Amino acid sequence: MTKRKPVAPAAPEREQRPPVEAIRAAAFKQFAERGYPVVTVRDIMKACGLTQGALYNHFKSKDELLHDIIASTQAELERLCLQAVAGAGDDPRAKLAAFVRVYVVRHCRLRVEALVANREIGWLDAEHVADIRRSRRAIRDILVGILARGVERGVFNPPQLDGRRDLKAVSMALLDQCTHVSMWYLPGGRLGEEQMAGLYAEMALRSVGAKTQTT
Amino acid sequence: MTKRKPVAPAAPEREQRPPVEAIRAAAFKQFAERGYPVVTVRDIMKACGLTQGALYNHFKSKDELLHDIIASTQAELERLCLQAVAGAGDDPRAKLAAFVRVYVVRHCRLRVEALVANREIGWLDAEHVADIRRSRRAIRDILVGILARGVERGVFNPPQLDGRRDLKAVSMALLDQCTHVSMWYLPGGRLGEEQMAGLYAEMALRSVGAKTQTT
DNA sequence: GCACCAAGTAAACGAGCGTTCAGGGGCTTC
DNA sequence: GAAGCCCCTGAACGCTCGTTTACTTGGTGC
Repeated sequence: MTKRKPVAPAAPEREQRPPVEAIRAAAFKQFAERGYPVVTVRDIMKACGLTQGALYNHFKSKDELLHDIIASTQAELERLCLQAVAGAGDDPRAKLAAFVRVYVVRHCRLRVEALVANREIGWLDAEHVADIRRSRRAIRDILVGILARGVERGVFNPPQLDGRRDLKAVSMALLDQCTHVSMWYLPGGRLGEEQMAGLYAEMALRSVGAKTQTT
Repeated sequence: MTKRKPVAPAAPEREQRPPVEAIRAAAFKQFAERGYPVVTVRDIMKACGLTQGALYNHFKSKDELLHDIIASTQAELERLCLQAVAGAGDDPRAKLAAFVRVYVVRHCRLRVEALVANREIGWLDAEHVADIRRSRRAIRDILVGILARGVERGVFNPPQLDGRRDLKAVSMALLDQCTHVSMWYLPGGRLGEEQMAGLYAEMALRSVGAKTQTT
């Protein structure tokens, strides 16, 4: 993981990981462990066996590298959520469960990536950050949509206060809960990813007052 | 917590905020807005109308300043939680509701402080961070205790998987949910602090399968 | 009046940052 | 074998950081 091939790769038959991918991976790991502002360009490149200057053959700046990493993670998450919901039939309860399961499994499995995407977003400049926030809102709105449909059909009964419901607040609460699994979940513990997903799906269904069904 | 009044307070009639408090407040604000590593000592001191060097009359280092801030916030939170639970009678449902209400109200009202305490902890060095983590575990264990008592008495029925319960995981899920209100709640919105607290308490009770009662 | 001392200033320190750039190897293409 | 292109190196740039230092100030106790 330190020095790789300082001068010449000598082009062996088996493909080495291209440098741009090595940089992405090294940056991911270090941002996750220590945080964007304290990880230096020198750190990242040393981990790839390159020198600092080489970064700028692949990325315009350190900021662009971070955005590249976060944006790809976020886009993949959005894609997975949409896919899970679309493939879960018509019942809002099934849709909600599928959404939560996918979301939690993803945040257990790709803890590092999730952690970076959620913690380091603040270091991006304005235009880069807007891009990410749009995707987050989109994911929240998927959830709001599911809840709204469930309320319409009478299978959900989320808490109301003063006779008013706030599906956005409920959605944010559920998402916060699921997102931050990545902050403390450790693989190999008592509960596996799938069990965590099951636990969270059950809690979500209960929270929104889902009428029991033969799931 | 550092130097207070070593010889004489000089006691003028109208109290000015002592500089050490002004520094704390300015640091709080700026850490919250921009994050510990990018806020400079110069920034903090300029906000107090002082020069950089003056910081070191009150704190040993920038790191110690952060720890001072986080530790006092965290200690106050722990105290509030204990007090809320102790004053909520004997029913685990009432205890859980009281805990969540206090926790959520606190995280709505002191968003800035909560945000710093939760986001910037990673910049502390090892011994400082251990101190904070102990307090967090203590808070989690209050919650675990409430749930355990509730299960014993048959008033809670948290989700189980493969016949096993994991009260720690459930507690972490509830805490994550409540903690991160501070990341998006804005005062003056549709829901006030008390209403948020009510919403979250209701969701928590539902999540753990509380038997309905005449609250 | 005078020594004392906390608390402030202003300048300087060395280190480390992100970024740039001239130079130079090893490909591929003629 | 010459040309052109990637991609790298290694030194340097200008800047800012946290911290230290020497010095000044103003209130207090004897």
